[in-house]
Amino acid sequence: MPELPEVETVRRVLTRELKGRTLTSVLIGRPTFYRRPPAKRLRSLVGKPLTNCRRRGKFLLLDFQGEDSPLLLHLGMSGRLFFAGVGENVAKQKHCRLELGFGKRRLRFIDPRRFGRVGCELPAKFGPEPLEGEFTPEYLYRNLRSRKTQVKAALLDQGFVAGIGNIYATEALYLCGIRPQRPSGRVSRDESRRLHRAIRRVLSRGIELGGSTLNDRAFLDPHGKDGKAQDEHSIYGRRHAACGHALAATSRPISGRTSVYCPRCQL
DNA sequence: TTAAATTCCTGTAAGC
DNA sequence: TGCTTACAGGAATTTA
Repeated sequence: MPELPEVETVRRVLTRELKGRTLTSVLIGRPTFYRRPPAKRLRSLVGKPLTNCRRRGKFLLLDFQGEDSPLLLHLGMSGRLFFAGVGENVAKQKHCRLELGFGKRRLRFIDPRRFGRVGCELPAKFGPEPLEGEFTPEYLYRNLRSRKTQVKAALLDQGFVAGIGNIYATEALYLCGIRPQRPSGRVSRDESRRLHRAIRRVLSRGIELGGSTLNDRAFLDPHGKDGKAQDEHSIYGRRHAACGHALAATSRPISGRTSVYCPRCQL
């Protein structure tokens, strides 16, 4: 599932391969996205150079010359961007929703589960980047205090902090010894500091390792390369946590996600 | 106003 | 072997 480290991995490849290149063609696949991509806007970008590729949370922002606002892409949960080989037929590509041509380079958006989006806008309430200065231990502490929800639900709320999904929330909570179902108001100042450090650690390590490629291989970079972050997961997708104890699952999902923890090490 | 539940979707895996 | 069912999850929308 693409979360911040996976999207950042994609962003880096796109920047390297496409920055400065001119968009030469747009093909919208069929069946299309659950939410229709803005065909008119996409076509209006043809002929314009891609000046920058940025990331905000789990969103990719493509800047084109002379455009006031970037084109936004969100990979949803099964979305992938990758480069098609020369001469590969787009019609034969399963689940291809969009193809952006940059001369001979063709970037395809493949999305079997159709949760991805193109040309959307950032949500009105959108939290700070967890790896940047605005996201401080104090910000984390104060906002956890003021909420009446479970700590993991807070971390998954993109309006609170941007870019964290189930994998990295699960990992960060394990590393700092907090149960996902703990009421967020009962996280102490000291624990907030530890949680803050754990979040930054799992996300930056995730980026260094090129993201997490799970068994379903839902995430691969645009060259089709696996990420390696899953090899260092302490708890997510494992039968036993790194501490050796058997995992427990919360009785109910949290924010719709299955939630596991170590009942011995997480309080 | 905030939080929880529901909805959108389909490939995969488990169970009979 | 072949069918059915449950499950995975990001975020918008709806309900409480």
